[in-house]
Amino acid sequence: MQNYISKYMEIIAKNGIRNTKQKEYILLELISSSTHLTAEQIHQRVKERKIGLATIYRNLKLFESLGIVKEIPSGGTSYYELKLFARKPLHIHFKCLKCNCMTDMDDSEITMEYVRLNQKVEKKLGAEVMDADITLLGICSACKAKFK
Amino acid sequence: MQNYISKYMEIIAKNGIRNTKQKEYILLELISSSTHLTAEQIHQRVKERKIGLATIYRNLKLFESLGIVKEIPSGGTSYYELKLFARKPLHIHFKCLKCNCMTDMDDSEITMEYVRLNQKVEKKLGAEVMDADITLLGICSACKAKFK
DNA sequence: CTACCTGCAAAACGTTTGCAAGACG
DNA sequence: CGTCTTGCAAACGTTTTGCAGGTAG
Repeated sequence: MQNYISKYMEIIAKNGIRNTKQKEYILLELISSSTHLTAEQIHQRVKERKIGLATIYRNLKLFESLGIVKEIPSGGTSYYELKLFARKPLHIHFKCLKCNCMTDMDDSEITMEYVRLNQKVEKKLGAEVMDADITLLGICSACKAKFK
Repeated sequence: MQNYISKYMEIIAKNGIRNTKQKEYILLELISSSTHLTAEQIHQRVKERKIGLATIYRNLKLFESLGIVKEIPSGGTSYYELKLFARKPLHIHFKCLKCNCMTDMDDSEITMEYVRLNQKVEKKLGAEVMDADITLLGICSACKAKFK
């Protein structure tokens, strides 16, 4: 965990960008969260440490330009997930229609199927496909239990 | 084409909602367009007939609740596509990073692969998966030619 | 007729930007 | 120290809402 942070900080330093505690706090929230977070959700979790929402947006955008973070737009807002050092370089997102939480679909068979799909598309269009946003919409297990 | 409009109007009437020329114009634009449209793009195409932007948003939301239209959020705005009577009930979107146009990926092999993916997920999670947003990002053929 | 629908303008929402003060290296 | 980064507030673009007038059934 602390290990990850130092790797991210190294990348940041290597690009001539200053390491600040604000950047560290944001990255820590993304590392420790089991779900993907919106800028507002990150703000809720760090605002007691007097960090402005604008700083969070600025750094998320910065992290994205460095390839550290990926933005996932969904339903009027964006969720952010770590891209570098993530176990799953390409994967499928699952968004709950009840609680709006955004998580990864963790299933090797499904990811395999997705990789096949991506290969087909890349073969078909050449190098033109740069990225993919795949989000499945439904009810998460926590909400399923809650509303039963 | 006129055939489609009457089918949509029938659904609208069946739900106790009034058929207006504003609703018809919006649906006609969605039917005749080769790409998926934003609310603003629809407004550009019908505003000479004195239709307010708010009416377009209101009706798109209404159409969505009736299952006629699907919203595809991408990059700060939303695109809308017809869902009912569409040739492709489940398909993949392609968004061009140069011109921001949003189209359907029209390839039976790829769609097949997607259906397989969906089946795997549904089998895994049961009936919890209600919908999927799949958008591939890249450069469309028109832009590819233009910038070469 | 009456309830629903519309246009307009104002408000709300998420995100970005300008600027002076602060902190990293 | 110089310059990059921050917090705050204002600005921005998209979407929603309140309200008075208009229109479908």
